[in-house]
Amino acid sequence: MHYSIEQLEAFIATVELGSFSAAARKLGKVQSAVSMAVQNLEIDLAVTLFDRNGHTPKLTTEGEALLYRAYDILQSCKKLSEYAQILQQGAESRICLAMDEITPIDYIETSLTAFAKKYSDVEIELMFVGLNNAIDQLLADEAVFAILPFIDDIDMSALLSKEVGQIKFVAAAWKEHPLHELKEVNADDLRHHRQIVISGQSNRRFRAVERLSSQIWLCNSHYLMLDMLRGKLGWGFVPEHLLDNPWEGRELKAFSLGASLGDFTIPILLCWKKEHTFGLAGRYLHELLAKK
Amino acid sequence: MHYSIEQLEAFIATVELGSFSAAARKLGKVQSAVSMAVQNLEIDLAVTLFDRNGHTPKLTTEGEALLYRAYDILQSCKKLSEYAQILQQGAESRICLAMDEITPIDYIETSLTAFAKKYSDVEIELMFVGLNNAIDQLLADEAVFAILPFIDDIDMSALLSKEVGQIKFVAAAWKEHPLHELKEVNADDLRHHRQIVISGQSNRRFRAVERLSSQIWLCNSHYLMLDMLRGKLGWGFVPEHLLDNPWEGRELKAFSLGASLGDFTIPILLCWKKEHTFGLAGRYLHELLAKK
DNA sequence: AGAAAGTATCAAAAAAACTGATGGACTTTT
DNA sequence: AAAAGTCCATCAGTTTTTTTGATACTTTCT
Repeated sequence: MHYSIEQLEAFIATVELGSFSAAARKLGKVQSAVSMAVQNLEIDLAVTLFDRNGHTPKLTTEGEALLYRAYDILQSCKKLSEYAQILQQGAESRICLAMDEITPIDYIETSLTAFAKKYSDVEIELMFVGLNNAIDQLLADEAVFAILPFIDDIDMSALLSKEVGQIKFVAAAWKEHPLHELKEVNADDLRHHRQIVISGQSNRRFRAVERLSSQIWLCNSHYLMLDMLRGKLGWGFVPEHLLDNPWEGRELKAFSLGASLGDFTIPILLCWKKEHTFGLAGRYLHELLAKK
Repeated sequence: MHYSIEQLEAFIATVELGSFSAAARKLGKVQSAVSMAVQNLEIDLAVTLFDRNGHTPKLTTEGEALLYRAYDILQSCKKLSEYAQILQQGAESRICLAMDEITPIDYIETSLTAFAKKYSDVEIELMFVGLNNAIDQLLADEAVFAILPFIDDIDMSALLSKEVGQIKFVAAAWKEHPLHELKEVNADDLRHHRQIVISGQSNRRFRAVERLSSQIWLCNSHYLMLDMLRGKLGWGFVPEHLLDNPWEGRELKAFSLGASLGDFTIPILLCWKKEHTFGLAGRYLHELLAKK
């Protein structure tokens, strides 16, 4: 494999323009340079690319077969250069996002689509993590963005953040839960049925309002919690958007809460490290994510 | 875009082997040549590929991002050379097969699979054609192989052929056709119901036995014929393998013919032009197709 | 027939790549 | 701790490759 990219360029230009002379003009070279380049390519590939009997070179069937592959290589080379340029301009080659598993993917979908359009070469690594691990990922430099519901016991001293949405939590249980028979569910009603609560290390996750029942079971993941609710183990506050998921008929249903109680919402934050300096792509993605 | 394939090779070898010296040994060059090549590549891409502070060069994140693409290009270049070599050895770049629409695809499936393994770069063009067009394609050099049922009025003087299988024709009609009520269908029974017959230009397609009924409708394609049968327009001789195709419940069914009548079979021929000189790939495909 | 545009080829010039040597830095061995 | 072994960047000189510009010939168009 001795041939060069310039030889491939000469080959392609000749095919596209129909003559060595025209190709030479396009490439800013002399006719003989192009002619030679193609000849050398032919020697290297040991294939006759053009039939030179006529006035202008005519692509042989072998040449045609090789043309598309040569073209592909050239395109790849151009892409490599472009990508290098983007990197050189200060774009990162990969951006890691840590998302709390609770966050609806919708929050980033459109941002990522838009991002992919402009920086299709920059890799995106998406991590769904439980509890406040998203912040940990950020602090450990495993991710540069975190998207997670706001929890009051987070240490935000090293971070900056922006609210990008809200998650509405509703009290829900399996369809046949006795509380569903009530026209209106109040705090006292909830107190007498087992509640499933998310519990992190701190045990103070989310607002105090969350612990309502006198009988509490704990788990450490929202998805686990959903499973427990489906398993008819109790009721719990769950993100509203997770209720929609059909699950083989084992559907969950929100209670109609009384006025005194009501559902509650928690802000979703986009967080990043104060000290982190973003590249081009990072700034663009930041802009997209924060637009919400 | 000024960089060369050799520079990419130097880059990749350095990454793979961990040092410029080792890469140089592998590439059969001097250390400084590799070092320079990589430096020039870095200048060209305007990206620092290696961190040279340590004892051995360490790939930067930018370098890593570009590595895979560079590797891809190199692979493509190698494939180009290989393909060129195959062409140079006398393989054709594309092989066209004309198949009569009636031929079951099974007849060539395994051959093509085997062929693809050995000559994955050689394009296959498959043409399904009606009536005896397969031969026409062959004579017009639009195809180098034809696979078709034998018809006695074909002029085979310029062709060679080999029988590669048989097609069994059965008399069939839609499921509720009155003849299905008979325990045994005989020539006289068939005569009194409308028959659908394939008709080419010559009107003598297939054996004389085919025209049985006194009431004949003609069509020029087997698939059209199937549609007519499904449309309850008559009965006809159809290739057995086409009966299996389920068609939204509008299924066809073969008659149980009496002993005097019986189904008939027609050989399937692989044909090619006497004068055509095959390349490497063509000979191999010929071998595979004729093995049946 | 003549002008215009194309091609292959060649020697000379320019550019690029390679070589081999050198000094300095880091690792491993002694 | 010193010595030996690797590794790297750099550089001047050499080799190789590419480009150039000129030339002679062919085809196409008018």
